[in-house]
Amino acid sequence: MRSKNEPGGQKRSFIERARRAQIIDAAVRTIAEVGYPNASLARIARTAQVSKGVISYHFDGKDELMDQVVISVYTQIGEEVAPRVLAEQNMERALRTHVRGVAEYALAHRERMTALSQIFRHFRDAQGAPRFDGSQPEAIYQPMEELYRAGQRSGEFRDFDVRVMAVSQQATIDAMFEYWRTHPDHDLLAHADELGELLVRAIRAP
Amino acid sequence: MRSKNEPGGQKRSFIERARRAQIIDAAVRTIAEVGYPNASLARIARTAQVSKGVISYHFDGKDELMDQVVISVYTQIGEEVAPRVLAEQNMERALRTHVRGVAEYALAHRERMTALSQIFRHFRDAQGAPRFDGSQPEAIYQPMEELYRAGQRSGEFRDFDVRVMAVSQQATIDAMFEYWRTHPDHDLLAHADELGELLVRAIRAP
DNA sequence: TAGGATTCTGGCCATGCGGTCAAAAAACGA
DNA sequence: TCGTTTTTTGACCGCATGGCCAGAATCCTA
Repeated sequence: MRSKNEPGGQKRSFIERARRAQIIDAAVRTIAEVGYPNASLARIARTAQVSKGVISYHFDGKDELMDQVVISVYTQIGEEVAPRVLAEQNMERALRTHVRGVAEYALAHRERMTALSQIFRHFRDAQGAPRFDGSQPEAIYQPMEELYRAGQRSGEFRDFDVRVMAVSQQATIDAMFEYWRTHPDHDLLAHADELGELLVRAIRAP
Repeated sequence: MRSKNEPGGQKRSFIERARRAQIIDAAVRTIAEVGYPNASLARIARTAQVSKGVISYHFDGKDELMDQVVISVYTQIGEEVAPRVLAEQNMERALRTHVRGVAEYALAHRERMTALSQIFRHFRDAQGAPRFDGSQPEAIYQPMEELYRAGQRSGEFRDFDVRVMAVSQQATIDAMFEYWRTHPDHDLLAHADELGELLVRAIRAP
């Protein structure tokens, strides 16, 4: 049982890394299919075609598995979208590209985005505080706030409260995916472009 | 056991209406305190200082209880906020007043707003579809879309997609309360005013 | 190939859930 | 007052959950 994520990180065996990846993938597909509240360990294990104990063996518990799912998907989104955002010449285009980029990612990896969205919405600690939402504000809002501030410095954006804007933007993007999930025929890219327009107008100078 | 909400609505006895109100209130307080996922019938019953069977006796089940909580809070919000919104002379002010109004309601009835917000976020049917979110779009988005269209007709608002805007506005308001719930020292009214500014700028002409 | 380390299985545990029920209690009406 | 109806209780049901573990299977290396 080497799966403790302790600082003294032992390297994982090949088979262990493969199993973890397989289980994470099964978790993604299960959550996307039946929703977070119905995605029990037993159901995830069945999707992965392994015994339930395997999950407990490779992960510290359901919480760590969910953490890994989020990290996995979030990292992939960052790798696909961040370069495009950074390549833009001005902050307004960067903002639009960000929204457009995550929507395109969602179209290409529907299950992964659905799972991420579900975990964000439902995964709470025992006290009911969200595990990934605003509770560690820095982690999730800081990149966006950096972008806003850059735009404010350059004069492209007016002087607005970056925290309120970051919370709002995150919420509108989440809502876009939730709406898309419950209305699969909804035109996601059109929604994304329209949302980009809304967001830009909300904050651009003057 | 007269609590069936059948069309042939028998009138409820005084004591039954009182008990239902008491239980709804206990549900509100329990959800606000421990979050929707931890608000079991047993816990709500303990809060109400009645036996668990009483809830089953007066309500068809947990779902009906949640429905009643939503109806109760939602109705009250409507009564307090709608008149103020309708009294405004133009659509831009109406929009700001709406956001400001619900924030003021939340400050005055923190537990009720928290409970409503929690139910919106977590209450799903067995298929994972939200019970109050966008699934019955008309119910929740239509009033807002009406307001948008009125503003578009009057020329105050530009030509934007009212559905995208309605989904986004609802999401930003929910996020405001969720952020406030996890950051109790957050200045809710300032957030509301700032959000009003964002929303107005997003859609006003040209 | 032998033997230790790693991985997997399948059943088991305690817990909590929503819901039900017979019987007790309370309220009501004649 | 007494019989009926309404309401409440507390135990109980079946089920699902996350987690645990002894033993079996497999893998790896000496």
